[in-house]
Amino acid sequence: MARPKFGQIHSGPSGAGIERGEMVLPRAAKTQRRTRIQEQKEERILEAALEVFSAHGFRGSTIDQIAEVAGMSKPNLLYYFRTKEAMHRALIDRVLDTWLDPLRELDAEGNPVAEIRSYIRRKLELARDFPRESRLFANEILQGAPHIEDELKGPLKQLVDEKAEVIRAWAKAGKIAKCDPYHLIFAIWSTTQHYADFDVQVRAVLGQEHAGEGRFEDAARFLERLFVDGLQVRE
Amino acid sequence: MARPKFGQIHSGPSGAGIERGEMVLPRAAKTQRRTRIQEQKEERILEAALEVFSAHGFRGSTIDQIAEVAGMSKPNLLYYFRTKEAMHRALIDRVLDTWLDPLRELDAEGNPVAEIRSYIRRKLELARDFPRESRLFANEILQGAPHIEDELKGPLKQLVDEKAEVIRAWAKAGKIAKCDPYHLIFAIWSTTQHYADFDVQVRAVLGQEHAGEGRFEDAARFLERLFVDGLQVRE
DNA sequence: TGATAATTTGACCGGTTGGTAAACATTACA
DNA sequence: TGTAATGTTTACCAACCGGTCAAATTATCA
Repeated sequence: MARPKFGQIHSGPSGAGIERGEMVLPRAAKTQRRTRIQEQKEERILEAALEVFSAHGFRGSTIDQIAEVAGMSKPNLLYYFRTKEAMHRALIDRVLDTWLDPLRELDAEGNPVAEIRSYIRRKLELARDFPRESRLFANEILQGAPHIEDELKGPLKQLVDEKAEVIRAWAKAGKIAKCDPYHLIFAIWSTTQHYADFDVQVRAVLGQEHAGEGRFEDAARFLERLFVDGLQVRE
Repeated sequence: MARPKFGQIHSGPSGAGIERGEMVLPRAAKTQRRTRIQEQKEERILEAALEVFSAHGFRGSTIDQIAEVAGMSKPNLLYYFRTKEAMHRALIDRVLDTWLDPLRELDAEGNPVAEIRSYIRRKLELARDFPRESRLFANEILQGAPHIEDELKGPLKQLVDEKAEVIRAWAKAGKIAKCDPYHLIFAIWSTTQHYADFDVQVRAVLGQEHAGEGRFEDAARFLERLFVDGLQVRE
């Protein structure tokens, strides 16, 4: 009994030596390393949480819903994540990185038009293959980003600043048309994510006949052409 | 006593002869026409509801919040709108029309490039001047449009189909580049609404120095150029 | 195997939320 | 002015929701 055990005793944010980073771990982890069962369960919970949060937003989701989707009892979820917010937080942290990967890959040394073209394609593939992740962010930002303000002003802004500089350099070198790089990035974000975030509207407008995945092909063709032609230098 | 009065008696959706259309009206409206006080109060409520719903989504909003913003008591709100959903519904119905106005104004007889250019500008002005309305829709659609599916598949699709045909005709006549008109419309929607719906992100990325309204000017310049150059016929 | 730690569950709790009941106040109008 | 219709408020309720507790069950390993 060198330490008091802190099994279920965590009623309050000041848990006597419990550090912020450990919060995600189950409370009774004396062994320090995560067992296989922990990883599996946390995985299942986060998968379920993604399903629910992305569809209803943070406040619109209940722990019971997540528990049902995960096939576990509510207290069992709360054994792995102490609060609803901890689940959401873990989800955002995990997703943010992969969500920004396409922008990271924008290569200053590559051919500018080809780089932008494949950036668009990668973003569109993300929207097609991971719409829930996209909607998770959209929900969050739409409601004022109450949980991720720091990430936006920190790492996100930093990355965008960096890549904006790359684009500005391309423009200055005459390789693409002069344009505001920030608004170019916004335009690529919005047009591509639109197909994930506003999927219901897109489907409704396109109608039954375009119910398949063909709309992503059409969108890719249209967007690549729009941005390439719109940015090409002429005269 | 020809009719039973139905003051507060509406516990249940089958209100003995109460028609769908009347639901929005206060329950005791025997006079059929709306008094000035009714109009004023409903106006105040909808204004408050817009403020709250657009910021937190439907499930994230509470009647108490709306009541506080409106400066009324909760039961008083429920005197004018029988349920939270009725408020939301009335709000959507009212906003949908004005939100689609810019697209309606797209004139088949006008100069194609000029028409598209001013469509973009009008949409951007809407995003700047009515961001709450934009976010209200965004919230709704993001969460699967549970309340407005019919409007999307009906009036909205109809309008878009009509205008898509106009754009297609322009392309066929060689006045603009050949492109998928539906995805063009999606692209204009998404890029412009982005500045309302993702305002927090835009501000975070642009940083303090662009805190003013100047970003809308920059966006207008960028988008007009992007679409005009991207759609111009060349060769 | 047996003891200890890790996991799971049913019952429960306090606060919130959508909505109601009924009394009270005000307005419109004959 | 009187009275019926309209508008407003206080008190309240049942369902829901995030989270806790204690007890039960299962995995781990000396």
